[in-house]
Amino acid sequence: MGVYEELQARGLLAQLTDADRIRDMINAGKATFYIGFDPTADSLHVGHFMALCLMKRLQMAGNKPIALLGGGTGMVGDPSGRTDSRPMMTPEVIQHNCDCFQKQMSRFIEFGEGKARIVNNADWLLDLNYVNLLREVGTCFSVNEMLRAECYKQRWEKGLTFFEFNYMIMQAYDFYQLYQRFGCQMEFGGDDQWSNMLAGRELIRRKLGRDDSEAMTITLLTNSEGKKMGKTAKGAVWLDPDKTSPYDFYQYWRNVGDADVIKCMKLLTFIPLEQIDEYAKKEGQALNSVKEVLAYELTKMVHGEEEAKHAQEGARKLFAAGGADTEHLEAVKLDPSSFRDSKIDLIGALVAAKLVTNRSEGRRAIEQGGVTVDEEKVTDVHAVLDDEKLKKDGIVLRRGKKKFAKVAL
RNA sequence: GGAUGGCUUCCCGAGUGGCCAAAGGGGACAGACUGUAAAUCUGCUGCAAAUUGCUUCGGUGGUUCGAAUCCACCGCCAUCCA
Repeated sequence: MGVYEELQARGLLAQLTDADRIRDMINAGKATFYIGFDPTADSLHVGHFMALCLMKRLQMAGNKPIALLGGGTGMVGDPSGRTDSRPMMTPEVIQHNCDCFQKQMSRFIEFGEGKARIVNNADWLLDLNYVNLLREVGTCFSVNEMLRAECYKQRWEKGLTFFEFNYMIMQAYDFYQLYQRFGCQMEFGGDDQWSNMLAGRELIRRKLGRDDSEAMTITLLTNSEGKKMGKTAKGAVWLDPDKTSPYDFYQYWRNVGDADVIKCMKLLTFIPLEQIDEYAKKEGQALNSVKEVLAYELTKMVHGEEEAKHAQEGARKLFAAGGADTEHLEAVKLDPSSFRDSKIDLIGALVAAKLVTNRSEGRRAIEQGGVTVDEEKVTDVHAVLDDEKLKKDGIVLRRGKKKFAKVAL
């Protein structure tokens, strides 16, 4: 089975310009391809992770990856599939984000001589001359055609500025540049990039008269309800341990819906397909063990084996053994002087332990029976914690089922 | 440049002088049921020293005993005309 067939069997492939040609090239390990990453934040997220895995899979098959950092395109921001415009970022922030991306990517992909290459489109986009660009590539794009592109549909209602409208041209220009500089014939990316990728292919055809560039997109990670995965109410699931802790990262995957476990495993992990087929036979409660495997594998890939073990052990203790590992829980030191009359009241302690964001929320949690103090449910909002106990062993506060904290003096 | 419509709480969206911390829905959070899942049901969702007080409806100023609501100016967005 070639890498192409593997990708196909995992359900990664979405749209391809010329499936036969792409298959032959990547299976033979002869392709030089690129994937672009716009530095929209100071950490990669799960969507990027899928793209990195694609890179890795193809690299293992002998192909040459180019990771393109969008130092130039990030100055504009891709409007594809969005309903609102992105906030504009300062050049400093973009540079910082690029640095963060590069660092994180290096954990997955080997860069260097004869290996993968990393480039930044700021190198050729920022110095472009407006009028020259218009003459050089502006003539190759039909506005009519661009407007028909699927990726702008969602912006139709809210409006689109000329500024953002140009994004497609910049990305097309990237492909054109990489084609010439590195003989890069293929652009891969998320399925939302399809229009942009086709534009690049078109530019190469028109400017260079070459018909041998290809584009391929991979499926966006969606759950069984069609919603994008990798997002929580608090935002994206980040790969940076400081933004999403390894434990939270683990928990995210441990808690995926039943219908999504196998899909995630196929799309995100390197677990062999035969093995996944075995897991797929499980149903109902037995799926929990499969979810553990998924969560462990992903945490291991992103944060390393140590962290994955920690996360798994912590989670098992918390849920399976019926109680948190409160022994080793690090206590939050309370400062009595920041409390009224130096009395440590429960609400204040909840806030200090960051189990709630403000006192109102703490009050609500208590009223609704969601708070326990050393495993005893407390419903009195005026409850005060025992000083002696705080000084001695500390007190374990629990909010809801999954959130714990220990407080002490 | 002209005309019209709009900007409300995390999001969508109702509210056209007091009964408004602001309907309804979504999301989030908590409880019940469970498998750390899903579905369902219940509660809850501005802040606080909490039968009360304080701050909020794009911004600034004004009218009024009283303004999300009326007026003026400014900003932003959309649609149509040029």
